[in-house]
Parts: sequence; C-alpha cells; structure tokens
Amino acid sequence: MALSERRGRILAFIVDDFIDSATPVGSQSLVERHALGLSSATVRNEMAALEDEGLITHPHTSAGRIPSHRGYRYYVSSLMPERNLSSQEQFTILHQFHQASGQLEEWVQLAASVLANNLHNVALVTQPRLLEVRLKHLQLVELLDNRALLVVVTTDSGAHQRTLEFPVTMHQEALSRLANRLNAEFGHKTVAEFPSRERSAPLGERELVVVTAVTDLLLREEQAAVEAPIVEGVREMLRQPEFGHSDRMLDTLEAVDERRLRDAIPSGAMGEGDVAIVIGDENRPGPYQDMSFVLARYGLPGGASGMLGVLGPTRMAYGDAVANVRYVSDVLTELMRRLHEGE
Amino acid sequence: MALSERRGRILAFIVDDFIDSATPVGSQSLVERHALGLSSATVRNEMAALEDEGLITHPHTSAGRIPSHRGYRYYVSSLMPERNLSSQEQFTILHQFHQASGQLEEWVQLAASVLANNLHNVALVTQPRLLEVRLKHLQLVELLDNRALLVVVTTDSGAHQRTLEFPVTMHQEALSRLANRLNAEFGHKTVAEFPSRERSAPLGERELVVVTAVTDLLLREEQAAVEAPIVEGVREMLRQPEFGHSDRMLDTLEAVDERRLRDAIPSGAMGEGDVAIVIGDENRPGPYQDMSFVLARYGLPGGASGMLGVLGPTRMAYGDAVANVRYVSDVLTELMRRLHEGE
DNA sequence: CGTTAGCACTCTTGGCATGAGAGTGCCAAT
DNA sequence: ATTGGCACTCTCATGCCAAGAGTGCTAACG
Repeated sequence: MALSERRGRILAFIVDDFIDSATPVGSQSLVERHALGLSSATVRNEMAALEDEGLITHPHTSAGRIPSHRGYRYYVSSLMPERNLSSQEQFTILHQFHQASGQLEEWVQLAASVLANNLHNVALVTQPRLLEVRLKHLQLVELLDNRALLVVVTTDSGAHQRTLEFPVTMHQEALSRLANRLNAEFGHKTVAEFPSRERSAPLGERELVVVTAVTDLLLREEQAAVEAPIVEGVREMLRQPEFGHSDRMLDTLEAVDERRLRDAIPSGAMGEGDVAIVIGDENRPGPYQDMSFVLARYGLPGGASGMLGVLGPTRMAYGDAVANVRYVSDVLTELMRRLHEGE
Repeated sequence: MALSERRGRILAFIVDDFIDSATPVGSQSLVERHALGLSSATVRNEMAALEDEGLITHPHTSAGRIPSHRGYRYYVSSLMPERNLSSQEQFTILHQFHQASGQLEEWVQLAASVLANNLHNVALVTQPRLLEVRLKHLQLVELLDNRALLVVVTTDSGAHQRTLEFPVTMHQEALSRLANRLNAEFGHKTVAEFPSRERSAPLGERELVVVTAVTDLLLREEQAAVEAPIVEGVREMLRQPEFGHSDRMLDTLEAVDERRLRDAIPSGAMGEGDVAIVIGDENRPGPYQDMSFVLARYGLPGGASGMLGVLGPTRMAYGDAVANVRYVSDVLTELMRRLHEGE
C-alpha cells in the first residue's frame, strides 16, 4: 500500500502537527498552518480516504484526526525526513562527555541523562556486556574473622564483588595462596568450562566456597546481557499531556520500573546497524501497547555491547529521537573503542 | 497548653478518623462512629474550642474538621497510644531478613522494601557509615595495558572500586608489590593522616596515582555519611488521595528524587535512642512543608551507623510508622552487631 | 453551668440544560 | 477533481438547581 504523493504529504502534516500540538488536527487548521494550495474540503476528502486505509482515526465524530499506530508506522517508514543532529547539537553532547571522567559506568549514566533531557522522554541504557564472559582474575581480601571479600574481574573489564564466609578463619596470606591456586586453574575459562557441582570432588571445601560464588557471579553476569537498564527522565515524560490524568500516570510509573522494563524491551526487533523503532501495538502484549521505543545497539563488534534508547508515548518526535539515539550510540561506541585500544 | 481529658479524646478521634478516611470529619459522624456519650452539639462546641487553640481547621465553612500541623504534633506527643508490632508482624519481617543472603547491602535494600510495603509510603534508608573511615586494605588488579582496578576495603567493611591509569603498563606482580608497599605505609590510617599533595614529594609517580584515588574514595565515603538514601515505595505513596491531582504528583515526584532528598532529611531532629517525628512545617523550608518524616538511626554505637525512616503526607498513620520504623531499625542493628562480632 | 435540641445558614457536589466552537460528511456547482 | 455551502454531531465551559453535610448560634433543660 503506497499512498499518492499528495495524500502522503497530508498524512505527514497530520503527524507533524499532532506530534507538536497533542490535539486532534482538523482540515481547516491544517490548510491554515501549511500553505498547501487546497481547500479544507479537499483535505477532508483526503482525510476520509486516509481513514479508510486505517492510517488515521477520529476520537469522536466531530473532532480532528489523529494518527493510528499504522499511521505512525507508515510515517516513520516512508515519510519522515532523514535528520541528523546539527553540529551545534553534536558539540553540546560531546562537550558533556568530555567533561565527565573516564569511567565507563559514568558514560553510560551520562548517555541516559543526555537522551532524557534532549527528548523529554524516558531514556534507557544498559551497561555494556560481553556475550561470553571469561574469568580474568580473582582476588580474595581479608575482612573480619572467617569472612573475606571476593573480587572477580571478567574479560569485559567488569569487576564484581561479594562477601564470602569460610568454615574457618583465613588470614591474608592463606587467602592469597588460595586465590593464586584458583587463578591458575580457572583463569580465562568461561563458566561452561568450570567443573559442575558433582564433578567437583577434587576441590577442597574452601576452594568450593570460592568457586561456587564465582560461578554464580559469572552466570549472573551472562544473564545480565538483558540486564535492568538505567532509567532516566521519567518525570520528563510524565509531563506530557498523555499522562495528564493521575491513574494513567500511576500505571505508567509502574510500567517504567527498572525491573519490569527488563523483560519488556523488544530486543528482538533490534537488528544490527541502525536504529529500531517499535510503535504501539507492535510491542509484545503488556503495558507498552500505546507507547513507542526507539532503540539502538552500541559497543564493539565482537566485544562488549549494550543497548540504548528512548521510551515515550506513540506521539513522539520520532525524527529527533532517531537522530539523538543514533548520535549518542555512535559517541559511546567510539569512546569504548578508544578505551579498548588504550587511547 | 494541655487539653482537658475529654477535649484530648475528641482531638484523638478526629486525627484517627481523618487518617483513615482522608475526608474532613464532622461532629455527627464522630458521635456515630465512637460511642462517646455526647451529642453532636456538644462535640461542635469542643471542636470550636480546639479550633481556637489552632489544633484543627476547616477547609471551608461547612466542612468537617481536619487536624492542623500543630494538631498532629499534639497528637503524637501527648495522645497517640504507644504501639509495638504484634509478634505476628514481627515474625513476618524477621522471616524476610532470614530469607535474604548475608550481604549488608541487601539488608539495607530489604529494610526499605519492608517499610514501604507495610506503611504505603516512601521508605528511606541510608547505607551504614563510619564517621571516621580508615583504610583497611587495598588491592590492585591488572586490567588492560596501563589500566588497573583499585579495590579499597575500609574499616566499616565497605569495599569500593575504581579504575586507574598508570603512565606505563604494569603487570600483576608489579601491581601487587606496589599494593603491598602502600598497605604497609597507609594501612589503618584515616584520610586526615595521609600526606597532603604538597608533602607527597617522596612518593613516586605510580604511588601518587594510587594514593590520590584512595584519598578521593575515602573522602567521598566520609562525606557519604549523609549520602543519598535508598528510596522505595514512591508509587505506594502517590496512590494516597493527597496526591490525586497530577500536578501535585509531579511536584512530589521531583521532591522525592534521591539527590534532592539527601539535603532535605532533617537529620538534626534525630537524637539518639528513639524515633524522631517531623511534621509539616517543622521541616526546613522546601517541598516537604506538608509532609512528615518518621526517622530513626540504626547501627552500632561507635561503629557504622545509618538512618532509616518513612516519608509521607502529614496525614500518616504515625502509630504504625513509629512501630515499624523502630522495629526494623532494631532488626538491622542486631544483624549488624552479629556481623561485627562474627555471629 | 454544662449539655442539648432546633434551626438558619453556608458550602460542596452532582446532575442537567444550554450555547459556543470545532469539525465532519455530503451534495451540488464549477 | 475541486470547492463552497450547509446540516449535523460532539465536546467543553457555564450556569443553575437541589440534595447533603456540616457549622454556629440561641434558647431551653437538668
């Protein structure tokens, strides 16, 4: 189904106007705002046709038109002008990253803030992860009595810690020896290559305590590829008129909880390469049926990678969203590349 | 200003009724709900007197009465029945703590969840901190090239990590030697005893990198005594009728942001020992002028300690809040004591 | 003197009608 | 194919009215 040029232009105007006014757009106001050399009556006919195609609807008989989900889909796929950030906008973003320290976690947090502020919607960013995590190094640090701190460094440059309890008190020298032994045996292995619980007979009790914890941490790390994302800008989004009533607001607040969001992000839709857009009922069933995602992957091909993007009402400035998400994703990727190659 | 017994009883009923109905309470409904052997007219006279004392008010001429901030204050100070959790309630809470792992951070998070769920308001819990933090132990772990992971263990059993960059590539053996040297020199010192930047000439460049980072981490840790608290249950609270309109909701959402909250918690009001209550305009100027805090300290005397409590509308079930906050604080303190003494 | 019944008065709330405004759909004319 | 015109529909703000809840005051009562 391809629309005639004129009909497409009218749909684009409807979408544009609705995106920035948030009120249904009528035939009259449309001809007033855009000099389109047609009378309102003609526009009405075209609108009726667009409605037959299922691209726009009425909230009620005598209201203007609003885009349907299919309308938005057609718009982003065929009508939306390709837009990149101006160099001014790019500079403002880059500047913020240069201000920040060189810590990876901080960049990720910053990416979320930037997206939330620029787009006035919810920004989502996951920490970068390797798909296959290997143990790089482990250390044991004495705490109190029979307690010790386990620090695990993985090949994705992540460091994780956990408190352990040994059956007996162990001093730092004993802990270091134990750590060295385990490093020699398990270093640079993936979790899959660790001995299973049954076959671990050769391990002593103290070794077992550590290995169990390491296994657990690495497994958690692998599953965390779809980890709960950093969420920023909820207030920004709730300020939008679609959430004006408090019930809707509470429901949304619940839906945007980190933990729920983890399962809901339509990661399947995300090919490599460019930005993915998921609109309204294209989402899997759940609370996001009338919201949209604009998502991209970032990170190194074959290396650690993560996801970032925006969540907002279907009435979202898709052009701006795509441009911002794409740019921030590129910046993060570039920063990680430099980090990996040692500047 | 002490009220007559009867007048006090009436005030208590007004506060109780208002707390659970959220609507102004009239003289008639009061005599119906509580068998108090008086006519509504008499109650009206008493109410007029209470209003003269500034303990209750009218929203408008022909509405029932609601407690003023001073009314709540009088209630909690002189009228509120002392209440402790039933053993059933205590058991439910204890059970949750026993389910959890032995990680301190997890307990703190759990304390927040428990308070939020039980009280349907916002729960605040800060991580436990020592006022004077000493370096216990530091470790360096090789990452990539000239990058290394610094792990710092402090006397409050906290562990902190940060990525470092050295001018030259250092392998694990070199890092371990460096760490040992620094441990010998700085172990068990407070930040104040570290050499200042000027007097640090004797330190080599690599030592300086580490010491600077350690200093920074410890300082941050000390300031973090008033750290941004863990916040749980915002949705619970927003469900209450006082936040029914979306503007109020957005404002509150903003006020409850972790970062803002940090400065706003009236820590001054908190003596040692028991639970502190701060009502409405007793708060310092700001967005909390019509909300109340119920707060307590937890942790070891002379050891690490933190703060926990509840934030809600002034119409809050103070009795329940005090009982829950007190109990959870005791549980946390006890858990920490056991941790400290090695079970 | 404290308590109470009674009554006039006030203010909120919900329902209902009304009119203006915005927009549509359709028809006949160009 | 386009357009002017017109009847029609629906929302939204406004005003009004009646019901309900509550107060304050006064006069009577034990």
